[in-house]
Amino acid sequence: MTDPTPNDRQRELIESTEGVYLVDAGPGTGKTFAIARRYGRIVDRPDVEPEDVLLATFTRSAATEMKERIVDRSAYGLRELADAPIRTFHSHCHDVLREHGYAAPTHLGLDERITGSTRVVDDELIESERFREFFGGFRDDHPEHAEFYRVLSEPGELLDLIRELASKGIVPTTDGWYRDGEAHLDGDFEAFKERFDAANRPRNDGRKQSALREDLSGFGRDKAYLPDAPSKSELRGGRGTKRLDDDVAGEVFHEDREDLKAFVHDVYVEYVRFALRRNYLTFGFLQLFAFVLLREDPRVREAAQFEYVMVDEFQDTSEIQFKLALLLSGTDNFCAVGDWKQSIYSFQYADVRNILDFEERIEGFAADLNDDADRVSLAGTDPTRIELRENYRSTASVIDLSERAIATPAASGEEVDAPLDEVVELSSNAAFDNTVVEGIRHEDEHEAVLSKIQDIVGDDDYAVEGEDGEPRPPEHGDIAVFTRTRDYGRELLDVADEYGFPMAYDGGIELFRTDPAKLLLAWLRILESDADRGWAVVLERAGYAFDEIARALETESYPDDSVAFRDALRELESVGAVARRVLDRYGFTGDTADLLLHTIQSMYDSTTATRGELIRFVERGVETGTTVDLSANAGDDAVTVQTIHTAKGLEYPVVVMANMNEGRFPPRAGGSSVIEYRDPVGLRLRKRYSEVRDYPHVYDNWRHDVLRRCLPREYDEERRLLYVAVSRAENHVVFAAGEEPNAFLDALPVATEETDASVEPVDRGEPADAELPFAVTAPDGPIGHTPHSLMDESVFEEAGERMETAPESEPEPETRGMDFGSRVHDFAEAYALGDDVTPSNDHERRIVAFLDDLPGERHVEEPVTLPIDVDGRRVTVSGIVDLVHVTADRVEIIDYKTDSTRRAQSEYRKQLSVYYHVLDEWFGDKAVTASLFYTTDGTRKRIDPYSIEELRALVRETEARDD
DNA sequence: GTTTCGTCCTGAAGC
DNA sequence: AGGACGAAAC
Repeated sequence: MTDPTPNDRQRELIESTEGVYLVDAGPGTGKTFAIARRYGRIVDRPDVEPEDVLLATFTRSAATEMKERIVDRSAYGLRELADAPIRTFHSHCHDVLREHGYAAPTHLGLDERITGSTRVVDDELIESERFREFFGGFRDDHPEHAEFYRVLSEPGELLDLIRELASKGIVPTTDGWYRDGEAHLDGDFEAFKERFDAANRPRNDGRKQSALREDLSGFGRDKAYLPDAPSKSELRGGRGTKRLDDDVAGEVFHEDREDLKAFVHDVYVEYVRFALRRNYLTFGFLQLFAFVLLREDPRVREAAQFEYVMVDEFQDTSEIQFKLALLLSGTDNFCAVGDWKQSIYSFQYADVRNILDFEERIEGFAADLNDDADRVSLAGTDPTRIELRENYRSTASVIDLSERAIATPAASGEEVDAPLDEVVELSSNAAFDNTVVEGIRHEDEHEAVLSKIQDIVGDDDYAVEGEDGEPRPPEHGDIAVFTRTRDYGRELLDVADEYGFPMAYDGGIELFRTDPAKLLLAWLRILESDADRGWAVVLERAGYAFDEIARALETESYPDDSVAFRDALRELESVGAVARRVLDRYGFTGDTADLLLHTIQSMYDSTTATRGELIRFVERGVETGTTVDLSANAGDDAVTVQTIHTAKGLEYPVVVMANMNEGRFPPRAGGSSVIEYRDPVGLRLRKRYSEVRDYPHVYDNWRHDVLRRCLPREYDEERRLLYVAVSRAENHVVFAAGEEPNAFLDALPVATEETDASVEPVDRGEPADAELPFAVTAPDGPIGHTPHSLMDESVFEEAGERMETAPESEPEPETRGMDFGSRVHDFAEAYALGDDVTPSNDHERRIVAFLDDLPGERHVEEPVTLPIDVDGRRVTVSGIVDLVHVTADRVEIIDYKTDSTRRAQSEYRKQLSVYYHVLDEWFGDKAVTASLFYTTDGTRKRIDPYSIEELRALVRETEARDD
């Protein structure tokens, strides 16, 4: 694809080896080629060796590819480059620590050491488990932070926060914060004030209220604030007011956060200590210690610095990685190559500002690093920008489409401004431009996609570039389907499988959570011990209803043919053979089944695992959602399905961008944790714990509700994701949507048409035997069939509890811990329902006292009206209902919110509330969703639109329809 | 035209 | 839970 003779811009990059460069390398511009040539040019000099040049990448595969390309372009062979520092940031940090890191923790005041036996935990789920364990102990040792434990819903939130702080170089020491870390936690009022003012400017020449005031129109709705909060009208002023008071900025920003900082500090530093004592480091800590070490120890820094530093995919760097790269530069020969438009890894803490504000940041960071010593020699250098402008991949039409994509509003009314003048226009080098860009829409989206692909294959209107540069009709292998989510890809694959359609998934899949894996595990358990957890799954798969399964398990009487199958399996020698037979039985063919077989077999072959060990191996895979790489076989003529993230860096003649549906591109959540760090407001707490009249409460933090609305919340990353997807295409782009196309698709210059969804079944010679292995009897009971797979641990256990008697409420310690909300809820609900529950601790006695104290009836006698939604088998009751009990023949409203809470926000503060969490409880096959909200305020008013009688009728109707 | 109210909707990607 | 959007109220 790439011409071996560099174009002018590439040559500029290749030849400019001295000084600071920022290279804007858009898609298809031959970036890897140019970097490889540049590297070759540097190391081919007699006085420079590969160990003098750091080339940092983000993935191991990128590093490997880079090495291979360099071998093609330099005098060095692969063997000579084996140990060359062409590697990921993480592995380089690991190297630095291995060599010099022994005493790195002392710079934070820690006595622990990093030793040769310190391991890197590279599995995030294992890290979560360890953190959970750590936090349990921490909580016991630090009762002084109780107010924070009570508002956290789970420890994972804290781990996320720690990771985020680490990615920004905010590090605790034993007695405070490293360097200027605390200033970051406090935030920057001036910077915040600017954002506040921008958001608070009235629009339309003062005729229209500010965006901030409008955003706050729902202030306090469905929330409870502490009494110091202003009322909605105090905050916003009366009707006709155009903006908030200027004082509000200071009021919301300045808040006593000493306790919060102390809490986060203690958790953070103790967790670092815990990891070191357990002799492990996480990805985040690897970078953190390398950063501190390089900054503090001049001797190490000198030894570790390079003459030349190049960073690939610079748009994916985090703040600490930028700083690490600077610390590793012994000279000012620094080259960052990237494309801001392809920054789609913010969840890995990539900070797109590293590349957008490169000049400011490099200056600022270098000055920071040099605050009290000469550490990096990049300060004061003026970076040169190089823009690669020739695209060797796509037609002009595709390039044009991608540039429109990066400027397309993701929601109606969204204004795209940010850095669009930074888009470097690319020119196309394609041999011809016959590009088709179209949108298809059909409610059976999966079928529509497959059907469209069948039309495209072999059609000259969709010609692609052949080996000889001449147009030829497309084949399956020329086409890729991109999705945002793995789930969608799996669904599409399943549908493709039904039709025998040649389609292959590329990327990580949660192998052990697929149906084939679950069924295999079930049969292994049956073989091992006739386990209920095995039979339950097998019977459910066979179509038995929940209550029938319960009966079968109880009496241990199973369908004859299943018993026969089990006995046949028992005869088999190897686990591989068992797996094969099980997969055959259910007609599982194709890649997923193959991968499972392969994974099982290689595990069983390479070790001397027993069947029991294999079971635990698979169980662990289910629990942790272990992903296994499934790669599309390049030899097959099949359509590739992958997520946009895995597609980054690849190219295809025809790209189908699937799942362009409403709601698929939500704006980045404005922080969903209770404790969060945001620029420029620092560390913040969203909910706080307090007691009112001795009753436990969790309150929302009103300041936070205002603050967060001043911070940017844009669809930028989603737009970039779309850009990445479109720019993979060489010739044609097809967008596909189901019922309702999303705003992106609406706004793009793409004609979207209703298409048909008739897929031609493909006969591939091996018809899948999809018939059930034995007769299924319809369940006669109206309830009892759960749509969840019983494989789900929690569902299974819950089912067990339902089948037998309810578990005794076990005594628990006083209000403490993460599950506060749900425990309140569970107990309160049971008590309110009149179940025979006895309070077993102070906490529960409080709840009882509280409920007994409620004025009025707990069971509502008068007709109540409420909004409900009956959608298929699911009955959702929401809104004002707090607690309902739905059974097959009746619905009881136990308690409900008052209308006044919506209108009179100030009432909230007078109400005593045990308030929290969503109730999502299964009653037979009906899910009832409601939030729990008790009030001591006696006012209860009616709300439309359905009466309880109508609700009952609807429930009966749904049941009749289901039967 | 601007503001407020009411209802609907959905929940992520992978080093 | 909280954003988006359309309808109703000002």
